[in-house]
Amino acid sequence: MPVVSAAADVETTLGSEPTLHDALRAGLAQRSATEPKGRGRPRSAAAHEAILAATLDLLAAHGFDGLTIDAVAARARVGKATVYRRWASKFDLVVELLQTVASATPTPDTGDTREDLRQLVRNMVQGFSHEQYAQVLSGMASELSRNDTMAETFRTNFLQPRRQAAITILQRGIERGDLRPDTDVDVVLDCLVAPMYYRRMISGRPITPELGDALVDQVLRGVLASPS
Amino acid sequence: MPVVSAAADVETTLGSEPTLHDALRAGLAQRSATEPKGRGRPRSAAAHEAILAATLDLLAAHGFDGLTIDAVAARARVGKATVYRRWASKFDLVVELLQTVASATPTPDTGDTREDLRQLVRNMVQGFSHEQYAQVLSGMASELSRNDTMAETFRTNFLQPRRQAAITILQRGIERGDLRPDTDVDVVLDCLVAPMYYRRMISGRPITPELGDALVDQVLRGVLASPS
DNA sequence: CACATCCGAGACGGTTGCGTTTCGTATATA
DNA sequence: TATATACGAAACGCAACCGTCTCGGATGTG
Repeated sequence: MPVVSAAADVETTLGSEPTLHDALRAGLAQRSATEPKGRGRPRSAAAHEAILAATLDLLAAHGFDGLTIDAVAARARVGKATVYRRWASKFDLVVELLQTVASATPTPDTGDTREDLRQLVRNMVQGFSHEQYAQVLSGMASELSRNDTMAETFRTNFLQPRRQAAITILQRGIERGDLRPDTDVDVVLDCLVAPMYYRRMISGRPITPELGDALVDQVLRGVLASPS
Repeated sequence: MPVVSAAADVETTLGSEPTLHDALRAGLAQRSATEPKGRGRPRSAAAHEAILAATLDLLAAHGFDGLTIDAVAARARVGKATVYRRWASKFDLVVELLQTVASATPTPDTGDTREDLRQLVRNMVQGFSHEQYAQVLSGMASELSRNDTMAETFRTNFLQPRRQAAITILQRGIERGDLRPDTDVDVVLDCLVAPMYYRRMISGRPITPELGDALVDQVLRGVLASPS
């Protein structure tokens, strides 16, 4: 393989959806405050970002198992030592990536429960329509069920904020009288959210905005011909 | 590592739930008809089964990526040549495993749609409560989103039969007048099935029989306070 | 019995990734 | 300016797996 185009095979997402890279840059800007200020040459922020960006691309392309430090360093045009100086393992590297890239989710509040849920689910649909976003999630799945620390990190940094937004909407709906007071929030949440993961990772069926609206409608009114 | 206990680290499921191994044996018995009957020593059926059984254990323990032919041969107490004589790659090996182990799902038919769905979902809950079953699914997730042929095989042999059973129940319910005629079968199906995959592979929340019943109830009647 | 094929075991060379180390150079502080 | 640290690049020895091949022996068919 020619050295020049070593990174070319990963460019499947070239120029289409930079979303996760944007989130990465934003996350880095936010936590840039912590500078220890030692004596010699300071660590390069550019290298730091390049490494995380390369990790993101390769994680999406090859999954967690397929991710290698060699490839990360090569893609980031950085020496391996520069990677190991900051992270002890690819595990630590991915953990920091997740923490940096996971952004807070806004909680819709339109006054109408159905509309709030629609916006929430549409946001998720949009996320899953970004190839890289969906690929990262799929690529992490095996690892989550095998590595408790990774699962914990993923759930705390990524899942929990999104989950909280949904819970807030549902509880508001209950208080407001839109939803039945005996609503099982956990189950409703699963019905709204799980199908998108399922389609992406298991069944392969399409994830469209129409699916999002259909899920909300389905969850709200059920399918009984004569509701009891 | 001592040679004697080379397989000891995989024995997490020891003595608890032999279900998938049973299904494997049953599947092998079913398709044992095809014997080409050549001239020299015939291939050992025992070795064949031992290899598939070892593949199953290691796939559950380490995922598709972590599966190696070396380990399969060692665990099956078989020479590597014996593996390669039958399968060209670990891909082919796993494909045959899936085809052999995927059993047909019975379609409940009690006359009551709610009860049919309950039984269907309870069956799935029971499946997911077998550690090995759930681990195999998780371990395949990354591969499914990256390998179209594997995804195709998995969906045809494993997913489709189960999906068909659920569709049958829902359509019977519609014809019978239990369910609304405009019921979106795909969406209902996702709401019933996806949460179990999601809990197992993503959120880590528990999968209990109560969850199964709650899902059916939720899907049937929705959560609106005043159904339109 | 002769022969073909398979058996388990393991050696083989090749490749990949690991984590460390060395090189000459660049960039900060004191 | 002297010193300390980081930089990119690449070589190192090590280990795991790959897929092939060889070995002596086992087990069928004709």
